[in-house]
Amino acid sequence: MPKVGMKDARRQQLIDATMDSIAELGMQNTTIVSISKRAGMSSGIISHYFGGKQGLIEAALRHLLDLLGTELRERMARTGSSPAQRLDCIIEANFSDFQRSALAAKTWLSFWARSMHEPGLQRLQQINKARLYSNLRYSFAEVLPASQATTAAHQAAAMIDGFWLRSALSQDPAASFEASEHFCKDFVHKVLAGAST
Amino acid sequence: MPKVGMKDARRQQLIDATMDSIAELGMQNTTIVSISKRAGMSSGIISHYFGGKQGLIEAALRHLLDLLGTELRERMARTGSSPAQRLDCIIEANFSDFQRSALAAKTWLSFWARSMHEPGLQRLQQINKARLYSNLRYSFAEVLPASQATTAAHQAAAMIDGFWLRSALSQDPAASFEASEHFCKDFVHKVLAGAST
DNA sequence: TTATATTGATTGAACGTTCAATCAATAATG
DNA sequence: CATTATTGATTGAACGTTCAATCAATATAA
Repeated sequence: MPKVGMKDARRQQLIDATMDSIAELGMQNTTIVSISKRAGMSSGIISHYFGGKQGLIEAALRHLLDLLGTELRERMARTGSSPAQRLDCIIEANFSDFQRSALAAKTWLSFWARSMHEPGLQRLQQINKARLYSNLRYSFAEVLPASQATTAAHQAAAMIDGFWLRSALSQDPAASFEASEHFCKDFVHKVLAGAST
Repeated sequence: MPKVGMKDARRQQLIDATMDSIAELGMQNTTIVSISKRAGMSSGIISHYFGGKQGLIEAALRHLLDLLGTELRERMARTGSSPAQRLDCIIEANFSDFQRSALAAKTWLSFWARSMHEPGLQRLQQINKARLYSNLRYSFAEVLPASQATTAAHQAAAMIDGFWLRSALSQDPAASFEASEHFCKDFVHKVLAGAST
């Protein structure tokens, strides 16, 4: 029999190559050839492992969401339990080195746009959107009354997404992400400070 | 001679048809046939008036930016001159009926994603991004010290874009836009209230 | 007014290109 | 040897662009 355990390795290589291609060429110009070439494999392999280009695209998004979720979980385990610490942690996870890489940023934005017209991707985005809000809401609610926590969580979630979008499109993404993280924390801290007055 | 004055009318019809098609099918599935069919014209007319599909896409984005700019200017002329009034006005313009329509929202997001890999579109987006920040910054600076005004303007701009993005992808865009406008104003008002303490 | 000439807006078929998917052939493994 | 993994040439559909032909609207002439 052929080498065993290749399946997962090949799938991961193809997913990485997909993000490389999207980051470099854009979703528009990413083809099964541009992906398979980057992965050092042939075009036919994509249908073999993912059933087709569409399946690979969805798997790549799922992988990005997994990374984001894992990043958050690991950081949360390492941080303190105060609302301020946990909120900082959520922000940091959303602006972590990986997330702020041009590769992830461009891939992410491409998925966002495409998810408008593809139910499979849309469902994944909705889950992620809800997760960010829910995490923020939980920590705010430990300090603020319910309605204020809801407002703050919505505002913080939108601010994170907005900064993220603006940074991804920025001329200097690295510097922009850096500043964004600071601005988001500033907002959260002011909201928490206002709670005790 | 052929009917005169058709040029501008036809161009506008094609731009409208382009946004219809992008809203319905997505940028991905928008073709010169899907556009020209919606405009009730033949496929060749696009090259005749815009030099090609790419030219039409850019013209459509320029049109969206014009509408947003005009909307803002007209509202500004009608509103008071206090910073609070002007900031509210900026928010309202960004969440106006036209902007919040599914058609504009989906078209806008498609342009955002595409602009990452097309310099022509990217330039237009940068100008628009800078305009929103600059308008916000100007009004905040009338009440806040420079560095605080800068922070508030960045935060407000990101919040507007973020809410806009989340609403466009929402299951119920109309309700989401409505709430977003409220949340943005709430943020701005709290920032201004904090200035007098 | 009537008839003819002129204009350029508009059409749609043809063309070359690109792409995702397929599959017969081959390589590699146990 | 038997089995599976992998290749890459091939296919057919879909796309944007082009352009000769058509047509309606106007200008001009008689």
